[in-house]
Amino acid sequence: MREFDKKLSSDTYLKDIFSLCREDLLGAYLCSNIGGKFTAGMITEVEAYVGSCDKACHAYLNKLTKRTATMFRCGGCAYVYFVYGMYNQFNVVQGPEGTANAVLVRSLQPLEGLEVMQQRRQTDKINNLTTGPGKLCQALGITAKEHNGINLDGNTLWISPKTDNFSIIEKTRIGIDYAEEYRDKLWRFYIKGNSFVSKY
DNA sequence: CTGGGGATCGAG
DNA sequence: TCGATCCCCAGG
Repeated sequence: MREFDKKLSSDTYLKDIFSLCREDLLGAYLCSNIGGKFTAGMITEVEAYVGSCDKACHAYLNKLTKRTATMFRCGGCAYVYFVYGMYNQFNVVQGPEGTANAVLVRSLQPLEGLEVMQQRRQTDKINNLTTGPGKLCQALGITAKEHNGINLDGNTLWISPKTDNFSIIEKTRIGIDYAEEYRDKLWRFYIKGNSFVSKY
């Protein structure tokens, strides 16, 4: 079993959001210790959301609401929210306190705790466990109610640095057709050639 | 492709 | 208060 004890340092989350996506989050290992079960997967796909200008971001124009408040916190905590009546979405908060940026984790390659993931997801298909933002939250046991705002340097939910080398593809983000000119930004990053990506 | 499902937030 | 909308998923 690979070591997942090492965590990204807290200042990593203060790097600019695109460097954070490309250099630190892609290929890193998202780990959870929830409900007494350890699960982990390699991050294969992320999207950047920028509160100050980005029409696809909940916190567009730095709009502070009850929901977006988490994004304004200091980088290094989790922004988890509930959507579509049944799914959760896990984001990594980036930047200093007062800015509202987040990186949505869209897909993982499952590595540890496969049986737990299969049980939580009610499927035995490995490539259907964590290939989507709603799916990976379910597989890792992440919920908005319990995990929104928790710090990623704790022992519940954390990110362990990458160990592999790979090429990165940059594409438009998914599901944001309403975002006008920000629809065309290449703010979605995924690992080239990895089959555990939500959508090519 | 279709439509379920519940929180959100701004309009009224 | 109400209801259009939403960074999705399972099923057919």
